[in-house]
Amino acid sequence: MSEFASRLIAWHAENGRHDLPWQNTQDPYRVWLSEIMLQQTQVDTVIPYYQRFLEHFPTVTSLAAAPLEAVLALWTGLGYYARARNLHRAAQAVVRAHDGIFPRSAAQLVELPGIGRSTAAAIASFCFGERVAILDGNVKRVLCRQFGIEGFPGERAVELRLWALAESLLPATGIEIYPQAQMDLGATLCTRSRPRCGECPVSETCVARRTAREGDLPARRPKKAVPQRSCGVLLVKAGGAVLLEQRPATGIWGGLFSLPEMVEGESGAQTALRRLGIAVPDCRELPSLRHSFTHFTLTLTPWLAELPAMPVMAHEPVLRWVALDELEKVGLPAPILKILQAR
DNA sequence: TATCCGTGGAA
DNA sequence: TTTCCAAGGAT
Repeated sequence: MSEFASRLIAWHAENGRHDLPWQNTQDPYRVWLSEIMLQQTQVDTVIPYYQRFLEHFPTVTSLAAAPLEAVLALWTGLGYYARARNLHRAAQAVVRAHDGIFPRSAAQLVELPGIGRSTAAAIASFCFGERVAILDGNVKRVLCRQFGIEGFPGERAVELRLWALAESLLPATGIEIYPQAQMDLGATLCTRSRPRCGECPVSETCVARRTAREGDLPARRPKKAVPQRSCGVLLVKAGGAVLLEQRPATGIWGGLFSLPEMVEGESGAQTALRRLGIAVPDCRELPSLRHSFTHFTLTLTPWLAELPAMPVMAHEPVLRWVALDELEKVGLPAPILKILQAR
């Protein structure tokens, strides 16, 4: 076994995290759900979502039987909604193709939608003891520092090298613990800023530590300009309900309900109302809000139209009146929910 | 293969 | 306020 792996496993016994909600179980459903929610998402953010999701869908069978809408509703605010759509599809695949029993190998798990190489390895090693390597953000950071790997880990060549390195370090025994030990080291000691090298079990062999480059490894993502976009949205209210429009199944906020979009301005609002088949009342502009995505910044300007009564509308599958006290039943983008909760 | 896909925490 | 990016995967 590599000295690196054995030191991490020994360190983990006393210093690892042992009480996260998805730990102390080998139920592949729970481990899978946690791994999906934790993709690109911080632990503290995931915890309440994970617990609420399990209360609604305690088993893969119950998840598979649920409407996608209910799944997206529980994902509101968590982001990367393709994860929820893939989660739902994968649950149905497990029920249909595997009789509701999760496949036990990483090779089979990776065939399920939303499960990539690292997530498959995490489930297979945690739940079934398969000797396969994970490579998440924590592991990348730890390996880049420990072995002095240059280059941005998002680059293909660097990532391939990291996968090979991660596999070469796998222990012969303790595979159920080793992935967790790596992640715990990255999350609690070998952090992005101000790593606590004084407490690290592998600091003596760490290239970054020896060369005082803890702050330079792993290499930063190359900078890119963030485009600015702006968009007007209609806030049509009648009684205690608001008119929502379901977004296309793919793309940003795919499958979520949002406020109908419009070109900005007073006349744009009235054009949009006519498109929706609503007699045009007075509209008034509300304060804009800015929302930051990873790859662009969006300025949303809501326009409020209050109707005396809910109009009877032509059959429009993507339009829906939703009571303001029932918003939790549909999936909503975070900034849209913010607008709706403000009034 | 580079880009797309959310949100909020931390510094 | 701005910058960076976190238990990544799909296309």
